[in-house]
Amino acid sequence: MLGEATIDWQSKRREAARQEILSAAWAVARENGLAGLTLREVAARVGMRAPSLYSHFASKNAIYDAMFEQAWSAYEEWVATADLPAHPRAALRVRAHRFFRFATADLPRHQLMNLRTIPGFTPSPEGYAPAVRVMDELRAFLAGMGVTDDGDVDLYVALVGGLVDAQWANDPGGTRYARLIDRAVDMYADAVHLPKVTDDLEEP
Amino acid sequence: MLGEATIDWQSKRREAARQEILSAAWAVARENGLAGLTLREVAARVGMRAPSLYSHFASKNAIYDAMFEQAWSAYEEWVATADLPAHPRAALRVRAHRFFRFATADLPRHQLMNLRTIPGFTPSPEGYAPAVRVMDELRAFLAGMGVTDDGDVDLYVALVGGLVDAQWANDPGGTRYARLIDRAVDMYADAVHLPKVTDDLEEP
DNA sequence: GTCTATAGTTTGATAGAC
DNA sequence: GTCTATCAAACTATAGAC
Repeated sequence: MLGEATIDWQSKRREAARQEILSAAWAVARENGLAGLTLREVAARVGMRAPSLYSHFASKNAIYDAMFEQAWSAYEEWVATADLPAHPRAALRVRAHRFFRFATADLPRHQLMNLRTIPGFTPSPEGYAPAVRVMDELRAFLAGMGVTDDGDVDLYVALVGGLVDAQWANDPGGTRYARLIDRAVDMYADAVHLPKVTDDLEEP
Repeated sequence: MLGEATIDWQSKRREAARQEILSAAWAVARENGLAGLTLREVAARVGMRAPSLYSHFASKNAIYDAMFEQAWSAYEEWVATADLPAHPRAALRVRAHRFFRFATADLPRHQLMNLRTIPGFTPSPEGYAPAVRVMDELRAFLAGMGVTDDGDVDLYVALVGGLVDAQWANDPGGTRYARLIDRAVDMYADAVHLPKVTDDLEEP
């Protein structure tokens, strides 16, 4: 009776191989650009030949897809591990900093997650799932502080995303736009009428 | 004595050929993506073979460079042709709409101008010149309405750019973020203390 | 200035032995 | 599951005839 155990062991090996390939793919993307990813290069880094990758991924785009899912899952986790201050404005600041830091830490990852850099690539529904979860969670988070209007949610997304893209475009590796996060969040908080930090949260 | 006239005629032909090639390059980029640009395809559209392009451009990146310059020059002109309302807030709105409309009209153009989509490509100083002029003009424009702080200028750039990128990422071809421009500009105007529209501009 | 010819790579993907 | 071998195609760029 070793059938089940063998299957389990095999599927673990398979999963480990997949992860190793994806890890190599990230490294290649970071060095040669997201569009500069090649199967040969990825395979070489895991001690394989290019055709062997097809035992683990159906195509090059399937690798992009897995990377997309991985990136959004990583962000989901990164957001979840933040412990947020009780005050809405302060919490919003922390979240904005979290997103900014994640999105400015890795250009190909940011391009894959948020920009349309690869001409043919569109994420599959499964690959897209974590991104949807993140957006749902953000909506719930903002609703928790009284921001329920869809336009207000979109405005927050655009505002923080704009800081990220401006950072990459005009000062990559610097802090020129990172320094504006608090100012931007406060501006937004005023616009959607979040209570000031000096206000008492318990009393109306 | 036909030397000068001949030279003039020849240089005009040359310039016309360059423009035709660039025009074809834009068409290819729009169809196959910015990174999907190929010399063969561009050449075919102007009735040439790929090697003939090297009589007009030194390399593929030289074509990207000319496109970059052309895009920013086109935006420079597009901004200049706007006639702006006298009131600062209204003028700022019009400018934001102008940028948004330009940047959401053509994805490869936007990617070339504002994102780092092509792994190896960096614009030359000459290609970059119109972009610098545009930023200088924006700074002067904002200074004219009392916004002189560098951070405030950067915040405006990030805010409007963020709406553009969110539009491309989450609702390409739609109006979901276009509808937020006025709200965003007003939010910004409040933050930098521009006078309200109802205020009298002549009196302090 | 445009052509043919071609060099010299590189690519994603498949077939079939082991 | 990984390999070798290979395909079919595409790429940028150069050389040299016309």
